[in-house]
Amino acid sequence: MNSTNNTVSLETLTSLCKRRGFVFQSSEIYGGINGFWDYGPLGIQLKNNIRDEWWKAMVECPPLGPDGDPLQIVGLDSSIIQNPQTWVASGHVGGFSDPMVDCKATKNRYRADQCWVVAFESSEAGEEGHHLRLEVAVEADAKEVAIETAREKLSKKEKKSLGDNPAAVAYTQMDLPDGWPRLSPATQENTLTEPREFNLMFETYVGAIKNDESKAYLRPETAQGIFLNYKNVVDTSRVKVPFGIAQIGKAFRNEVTPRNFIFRSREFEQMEMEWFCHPDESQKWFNFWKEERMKWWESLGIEPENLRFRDHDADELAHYSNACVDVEYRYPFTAPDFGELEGIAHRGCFDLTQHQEASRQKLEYLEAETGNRYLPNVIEPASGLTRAVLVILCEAYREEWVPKDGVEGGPIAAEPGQPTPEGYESRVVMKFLPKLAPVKVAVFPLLKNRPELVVKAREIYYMLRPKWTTFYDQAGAIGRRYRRQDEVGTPYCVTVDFDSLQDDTVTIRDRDTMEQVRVPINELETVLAERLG
RNA sequence: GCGAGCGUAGCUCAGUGGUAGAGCUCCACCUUGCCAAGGUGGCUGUCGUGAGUUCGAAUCUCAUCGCUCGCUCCA
Repeated sequence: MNSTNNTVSLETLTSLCKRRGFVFQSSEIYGGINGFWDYGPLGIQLKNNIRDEWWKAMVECPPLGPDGDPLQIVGLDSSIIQNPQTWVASGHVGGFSDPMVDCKATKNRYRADQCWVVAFESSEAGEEGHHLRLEVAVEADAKEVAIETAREKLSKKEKKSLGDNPAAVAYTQMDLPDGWPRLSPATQENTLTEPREFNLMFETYVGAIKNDESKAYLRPETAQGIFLNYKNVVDTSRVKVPFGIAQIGKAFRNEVTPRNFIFRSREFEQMEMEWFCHPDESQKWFNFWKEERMKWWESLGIEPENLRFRDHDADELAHYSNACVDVEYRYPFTAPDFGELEGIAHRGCFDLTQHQEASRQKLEYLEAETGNRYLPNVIEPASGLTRAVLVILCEAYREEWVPKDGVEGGPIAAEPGQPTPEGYESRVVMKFLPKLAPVKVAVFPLLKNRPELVVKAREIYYMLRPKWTTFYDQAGAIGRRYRRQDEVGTPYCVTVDFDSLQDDTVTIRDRDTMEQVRVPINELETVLAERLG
């Protein structure tokens, strides 16, 4: 059963990726750098193939809408560094990042804006002076609760210093005096850290002068570049609501903890489409894109049972979002649970409203037929291209048992943890769909020490090369060459043998079944075209 | 950032104070009439990095960097 493949460990996968040139750790010769990855010769090929599939499905040949007409989606490539006001308007500067407070003793972590601080004076022996007591509460009346708790825990003298109307201030909003002990709610001791900003955005400076005026950010998402160009696109490309703008590009987040190979990295690539529609139709389009996106993932050959939707609860919605559903995949490191792959968000008119206000530019859409003006609502399917690469790698990886001479049948899925049975040997095969495979065809002479075979094989290689990514190999035994191609997921191998010299035929060997068919060389391109889709 | 574990060849790993190893991979030649691991030969390591202890450190100590897992966050 295909779906059992998710038992592949990330360790195994990482090692294969390095060995065969899919993914390397960035700056490896200098000891690496956490959260950054390089895509090797095969990795970039795979990534480009996924990228091209998305672009085709979104921009070049978008799906048919509910009325049967093709949707209107145009492409964009906006800059990575934008006017920094962009990120103030979008909410990324300011409220977006949550400062956190750690208790060094208990390892508890609190959101600083949920910590309420009560100041008091202490005159206990050995701890003369001012103290800050922190209470953690999330309810609406947290302030009052914090004050009450402080009253209960303090000594008489300390209570007195609180006064009749003590103030409780959120940890983030307070100008914290130096040297005042911060009492942890858990330990009653000075074990809390300062609130620490987990700023998601990378900062840089534009121009020669490095100061606050010149500070800019590497974009944490590609979406804002689309909103900034919304008016340009409407004015120049004759699109009418509903329509979409799609973009693929790098984004940067200074993640607290990059994890799980390329799953969460600090530099990654996004594929985002902003769908602009009338507010009254937004829910319909939200549902439409939800279904469409799932279909697209399945079209990449991902097992449906490894995919699922997960609706966001109201309390986990981002500040800009009215509704959000994730497409989730059963990653090896989450299995049997699932992890995020794509988010489809109903952003309402939040972004256009924000940018309209901040830029004082009119961003309303004028409906030609009715004369109505309105800010469109936005449905945003946003997925990670580099995360898609990981999913495709996980999904493609298989270990199989292959019958040796004299044993009937084809390859079968290996039982995890079991030794290879008598009469079989094991192989690793990457079962990419042909359209995603980094190399489509490999060409071999059966033997390399027969010049006639080599010459003919080279001819075939030259013939196929302009059409598909083709790999020529003559090193070692033929079986070894097949296995090498299995491990990088090449769907077909073409071999020139002694019959080829007589009748101008070659064999095509299928990666998945390992079966061979013999075809005339002059039909080779046609047959491969059929099989490669 | 905090806590725990780990870092030896391209990969997987052995080596607990005394001259750095194995298997696989890779390269060359031979062999090979279709599914890796037949023959011969060969390359690869400042044992993550730096400092310390020691006559002597892959091994002990400290620091640092990186990786993995948990807290946290997200495409």
